[in-house]
Amino acid sequence: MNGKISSDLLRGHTDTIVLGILQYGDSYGYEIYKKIIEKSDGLYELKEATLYSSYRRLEQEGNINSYWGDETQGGRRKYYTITSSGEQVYHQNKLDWEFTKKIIDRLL
Amino acid sequence: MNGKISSDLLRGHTDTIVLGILQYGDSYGYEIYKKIIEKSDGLYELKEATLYSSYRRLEQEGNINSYWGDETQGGRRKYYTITSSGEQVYHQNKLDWEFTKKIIDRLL
DNA sequence: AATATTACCTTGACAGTCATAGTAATATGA
DNA sequence: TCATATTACTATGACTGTCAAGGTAATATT
Repeated sequence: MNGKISSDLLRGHTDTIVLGILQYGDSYGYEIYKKIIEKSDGLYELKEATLYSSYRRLEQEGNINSYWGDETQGGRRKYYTITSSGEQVYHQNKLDWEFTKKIIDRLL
Repeated sequence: MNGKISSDLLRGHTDTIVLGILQYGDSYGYEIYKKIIEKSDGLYELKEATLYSSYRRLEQEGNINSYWGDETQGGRRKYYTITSSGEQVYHQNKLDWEFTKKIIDRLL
Protein backbone atom coordinates (compact mmCIF):
# COMPACT_ATOMS: atom_id res chain seq x y z
CA MET A 1 0.00 0.00 0.00
CA ASN A 2 1.06 3.56 -0.73
CA GLY A 3 3.89 2.30 -2.82
CA LYS A 4 4.81 5.46 -4.58
CA ILE A 5 2.34 8.17 -3.83
CA SER A 6 3.52 10.60 -1.25
CA SER A 7 0.68 12.37 0.48
CA ASP A 8 1.95 15.66 -0.88
CA LEU A 9 1.20 14.53 -4.40
CA LEU A 10 -2.38 13.80 -3.44
CA ARG A 11 -2.84 16.86 -1.31
CA GLY A 12 -5.74 18.93 -2.36
CA HIS A 13 -7.53 16.05 -4.06
CA THR A 14 -9.12 14.50 -1.00
CA ASP A 15 -12.29 16.58 -1.05
CA THR A 16 -12.76 15.96 -4.74
CA ILE A 17 -12.30 12.22 -4.31
CA VAL A 18 -14.94 12.19 -1.59
CA LEU A 19 -17.35 14.24 -3.67
CA GLY A 20 -16.74 11.91 -6.59
CA ILE A 21 -17.87 8.95 -4.53
CA LEU A 22 -20.92 10.71 -3.14
CA GLN A 23 -22.05 11.58 -6.64
CA TYR A 24 -23.16 7.99 -7.07
CA GLY A 25 -25.27 8.02 -3.94
CA ASP A 26 -25.14 8.58 -0.22
CA SER A 27 -22.46 6.83 1.74
CA TYR A 28 -21.01 6.84 5.23
CA GLY A 29 -17.56 7.63 6.51
CA TYR A 30 -16.09 4.21 6.86
CA GLU A 31 -17.57 3.02 3.58
CA ILE A 32 -16.02 5.92 1.71
CA TYR A 33 -12.70 5.03 3.27
CA LYS A 34 -13.03 1.47 2.00
CA LYS A 35 -14.22 2.52 -1.43
CA ILE A 36 -11.13 4.65 -1.99
CA ILE A 37 -8.87 1.71 -1.29
CA GLU A 38 -10.99 -0.45 -3.56
CA LYS A 39 -11.15 2.09 -6.39
CA SER A 40 -7.38 2.37 -6.39
CA ASP A 41 -6.96 -1.42 -6.38
CA GLY A 42 -5.34 -1.17 -3.00
CA LEU A 43 -2.64 1.11 -4.31
CA TYR A 44 -3.68 4.05 -2.26
CA GLU A 45 -5.17 4.60 1.14
CA LEU A 46 -6.45 7.88 2.41
CA LYS A 47 -6.18 7.72 6.16
CA GLU A 48 -9.34 7.89 8.22
CA ALA A 49 -8.19 10.98 10.07
CA THR A 50 -7.64 12.72 6.75
CA LEU A 51 -11.09 11.77 5.57
CA TYR A 52 -12.85 12.87 8.71
CA SER A 53 -11.29 16.27 8.43
CA SER A 54 -12.39 16.34 4.81
CA TYR A 55 -15.97 15.53 5.79
CA ARG A 56 -15.94 18.30 8.34
CA ARG A 57 -14.58 20.77 5.80
CA LEU A 58 -17.04 19.74 3.08
CA GLU A 59 -19.98 20.01 5.42
CA GLN A 60 -18.92 23.40 6.74
CA GLU A 61 -18.67 24.65 3.18
CA GLY A 62 -22.10 23.33 2.32
CA ASN A 63 -20.87 20.80 -0.20
CA ILE A 64 -22.28 17.83 1.67
CA ASN A 65 -24.99 17.21 4.26
CA SER A 66 -25.12 14.48 6.84
CA TYR A 67 -27.72 12.41 8.68
CA TRP A 68 -27.62 9.46 11.01
CA GLY A 69 -28.72 6.13 9.62
CA ASP A 70 -31.58 4.36 11.35
CA GLU A 71 -29.63 1.23 12.21
CA THR A 72 -31.56 -0.28 15.10
CA GLN A 73 -28.67 -2.62 15.68
CA GLY A 74 -25.01 -2.50 14.85
CA GLY A 75 -22.79 0.55 14.85
CA ARG A 76 -24.51 3.78 13.99
CA ARG A 77 -23.55 5.21 10.63
CA LYS A 78 -23.34 8.81 9.63
CA TYR A 79 -24.37 9.18 6.03
CA TYR A 80 -23.33 11.96 3.72
CA THR A 81 -25.20 13.44 0.78
CA ILE A 82 -23.70 15.67 -1.86
CA THR A 83 -25.42 19.02 -2.30
CA SER A 84 -25.90 20.80 -5.60
CA SER A 85 -23.10 23.19 -4.72
CA GLY A 86 -21.00 20.12 -3.99
CA GLU A 87 -21.72 18.84 -7.47
CA GLN A 88 -20.61 22.11 -8.96
CA VAL A 89 -17.43 22.08 -6.91
CA TYR A 90 -16.76 18.54 -8.03
CA HIS A 91 -17.02 19.36 -11.69
CA GLN A 92 -14.93 22.47 -11.33
CA ASN A 93 -12.26 20.53 -9.45
CA LYS A 94 -12.13 17.96 -12.20
CA LEU A 95 -11.54 20.72 -14.72
CA ASP A 96 -8.85 22.18 -12.49
CA TRP A 97 -7.21 18.79 -12.32
CA GLU A 98 -7.12 18.45 -16.11
CA PHE A 99 -5.55 21.86 -16.29
CA THR A 100 -3.06 21.17 -13.53
CA LYS A 101 -1.99 17.95 -15.17
CA LYS A 102 -1.02 19.80 -18.31
CA ILE A 103 0.92 22.44 -16.44
CA ILE A 104 2.85 19.91 -14.41
CA ASP A 105 3.60 17.84 -17.49
CA ARG A 106 4.99 20.93 -19.10
CA LEU A 107 7.06 21.83 -16.08
CA LEU A 108 8.60 18.46 -15.32
CA MET B 1 -1.58 34.33 -13.21
CA ASN B 2 -2.45 31.31 -11.10
CA GLY B 3 -5.82 31.11 -12.74
CA LYS B 4 -6.82 27.71 -11.59
CA ILE B 5 -3.99 25.96 -9.86
CA SER B 6 -4.23 25.98 -6.13
CA SER B 7 -0.89 25.58 -4.45
CA ASP B 8 -2.12 22.35 -2.90
CA LEU B 9 -2.38 20.75 -6.32
CA LEU B 10 1.24 21.59 -7.02
CA ARG B 11 2.51 20.72 -3.61
CA GLY B 12 5.26 18.21 -3.68
CA HIS B 13 6.26 19.02 -7.25
CA THR B 14 8.40 22.05 -6.55
CA ASP B 15 11.63 20.17 -5.99
CA THR B 16 11.11 18.12 -9.12
CA ILE B 17 10.39 21.21 -11.19
CA VAL B 18 13.61 22.81 -9.97
CA LEU B 19 15.62 19.67 -10.68
CA GLY B 20 14.06 19.49 -14.11
CA ILE B 21 15.37 22.93 -14.93
CA LEU B 22 18.83 22.27 -13.55
CA GLN B 23 19.13 19.20 -15.71
CA TYR B 24 19.73 21.43 -18.69
CA GLY B 25 22.55 23.31 -17.02
CA ASP B 26 23.39 25.40 -14.01
CA SER B 27 21.12 28.26 -13.14
CA TYR B 28 20.63 30.72 -10.31
CA GLY B 29 17.70 31.33 -8.01
CA TYR B 30 16.02 34.21 -9.68
CA GLU B 31 16.50 32.76 -13.15
CA ILE B 32 14.84 29.52 -12.11
CA TYR B 33 11.95 31.54 -10.78
CA LYS B 34 11.59 33.29 -14.13
CA LYS B 35 11.96 30.10 -16.12
CA ILE B 36 9.08 28.48 -14.33
CA ILE B 37 6.77 31.33 -15.23
CA GLU B 38 8.03 31.20 -18.79
CA LYS B 39 7.72 27.43 -19.12
CA SER B 40 4.12 27.57 -17.99
CA ASP B 41 3.34 30.42 -20.39
CA GLY B 42 2.67 32.67 -17.46
CA LEU B 43 -0.03 30.37 -16.16
CA TYR B 44 1.78 29.45 -13.02
CA GLU B 45 4.12 31.17 -10.66
CA LEU B 46 6.00 29.47 -7.89
CA LYS B 47 6.66 32.12 -5.31
CA GLU B 48 10.23 33.08 -4.56
CA ALA B 49 9.91 32.13 -0.92
CA THR B 50 8.71 28.70 -1.94
CA LEU B 51 11.63 28.25 -4.29
CA TYR B 52 14.25 29.36 -1.82
CA SER B 53 13.01 26.84 0.69
CA SER B 54 13.17 24.25 -2.07
CA TYR B 55 16.79 25.17 -2.84
CA ARG B 56 17.67 24.82 0.81
CA ARG B 57 15.98 21.45 1.01
CA LEU B 58 17.56 20.15 -2.17
CA GLU B 59 21.01 21.25 -1.10
CA GLN B 60 20.66 19.73 2.35
CA GLU B 61 19.65 16.45 0.76
CA GLY B 62 22.63 16.53 -1.59
CA ASN B 63 20.55 16.81 -4.73
CA ILE B 64 22.06 20.12 -5.77
CA ASN B 65 25.26 22.06 -5.05
CA SER B 66 25.73 25.80 -5.10
CA TYR B 67 28.47 28.31 -5.83
CA TRP B 68 28.60 32.07 -6.13
CA GLY B 69 29.00 33.49 -9.61
CA ASP B 70 31.97 35.74 -10.30
CA GLU B 71 29.96 38.77 -11.33
CA THR B 72 32.30 41.71 -10.83
CA GLN B 73 29.37 44.02 -11.31
CA GLY B 74 25.65 43.66 -10.82
CA GLY B 75 23.88 41.62 -8.19
CA ARG B 76 25.70 38.53 -7.05
CA ARG B 77 24.18 35.28 -8.23
CA LYS B 78 24.11 31.98 -6.48
CA TYR B 79 24.26 29.21 -9.03
CA TYR B 80 22.99 25.72 -8.52
CA THR B 81 24.20 22.48 -10.07
CA ILE B 82 22.33 19.23 -10.05
CA THR B 83 24.22 16.30 -8.55
CA SER B 84 24.03 12.73 -9.79
CA SER B 85 21.82 11.83 -6.87
CA GLY B 86 19.64 14.77 -7.87
CA GLU B 87 19.35 13.33 -11.36
CA GLN B 88 18.25 10.03 -9.95
CA VAL B 89 15.69 11.71 -7.73
CA TYR B 90 14.40 13.66 -10.70
CA HIS B 91 13.82 10.56 -12.78
CA GLN B 92 12.22 8.72 -9.92
CA ASN B 93 9.92 11.66 -9.23
CA LYS B 94 8.84 11.73 -12.83
CA LEU B 95 7.92 8.07 -12.61
CA ASP B 96 6.04 8.75 -9.41
CA TRP B 97 4.16 11.52 -11.14
CA GLU B 98 3.08 9.26 -13.98
CA PHE B 99 1.87 6.76 -11.45
CA THR B 100 0.09 9.36 -9.35
CA LYS B 101 -1.67 10.75 -12.38
CA LYS B 102 -3.20 7.39 -13.12
CA ILE B 103 -4.35 6.87 -9.56
CA ILE B 104 -5.95 10.29 -9.33
CA ASP B 105 -7.66 9.82 -12.67
CA ARG B 106 -9.09 6.60 -11.40
CA LEU B 107 -10.24 8.16 -8.16
CA LEU B 108 -11.86 11.30 -9.49
C1' DA C 1 -13.29 -16.26 25.52
C1' DA C 2 -10.32 -13.72 22.66
C1' DT C 3 -9.56 -11.33 18.59
C1' DA C 4 -10.81 -8.95 14.37
C1' DT C 5 -13.65 -5.88 12.13
C1' DT C 6 -16.86 -2.21 11.70
C1' DA C 7 -17.67 2.56 12.68
C1' DC C 8 -17.12 6.70 14.73
C1' DC C 9 -13.99 10.55 16.57
C1' DT C 10 -10.00 13.83 18.69
C1' DT C 11 -5.55 15.73 19.29
C1' DG C 12 -1.15 17.37 18.20
C1' DA C 13 2.83 17.28 15.23
C1' DC C 14 4.78 17.97 10.70
C1' DA C 15 5.89 20.01 6.35
C1' DG C 16 5.34 22.70 2.13
C1' DT C 17 3.61 27.13 0.58
C1' DC C 18 3.29 31.89 0.72
C1' DA C 19 2.44 36.77 2.37
C1' DT C 20 5.19 40.03 4.04
C1' DA C 21 9.19 42.22 4.76
C1' DG C 22 13.78 43.50 3.98
C1' DT C 23 18.63 44.54 1.68
C1' DA C 24 21.29 46.24 -2.14
C1' DA C 25 22.71 46.86 -6.77
C1' DT C 26 21.66 48.15 -11.74
C1' DA C 27 18.63 49.78 -15.54
C1' DT C 28 15.10 52.67 -17.41
C1' DG C 29 12.31 56.61 -18.38
C1' DA C 30 10.59 61.22 -17.64
C1' DT D 1 18.98 64.00 -12.41
C1' DC D 2 15.64 61.87 -9.87
C1' DA D 3 12.27 58.34 -9.23
C1' DT D 4 10.84 53.94 -10.24
C1' DA D 5 11.33 49.31 -11.85
C1' DT D 6 13.89 45.30 -12.10
C1' DT D 7 17.31 42.06 -10.69
C1' DA D 8 18.82 39.09 -7.01
C1' DC D 9 19.12 37.43 -2.68
C1' DT D 10 17.09 36.10 2.13
C1' DA D 11 14.30 35.54 6.80
C1' DT D 12 10.15 35.04 9.50
C1' DG D 13 5.77 33.54 10.85
C1' DA D 14 1.12 32.05 9.65
C1' DC D 15 -1.80 28.77 7.35
C1' DT D 16 -3.52 24.34 6.02
C1' DG D 17 -3.92 19.45 4.68
C1' DT D 18 -2.22 15.05 6.16
C1' DC D 19 -1.46 11.58 9.34
C1' DA D 20 0.34 8.97 13.50
C1' DA D 21 -1.41 7.83 17.63
C1' DG D 22 -4.88 7.15 20.53
C1' DG D 23 -9.60 6.37 21.95
C1' DT D 24 -14.78 4.35 22.33
C1' DA D 25 -18.14 0.86 21.47
C1' DA D 26 -20.66 -2.53 19.03
C1' DT D 27 -20.79 -6.85 16.13
C1' DA D 28 -18.60 -10.89 13.80
C1' DT D 29 -15.35 -14.51 13.65
C1' DT D 30 -12.40 -18.11 15.32
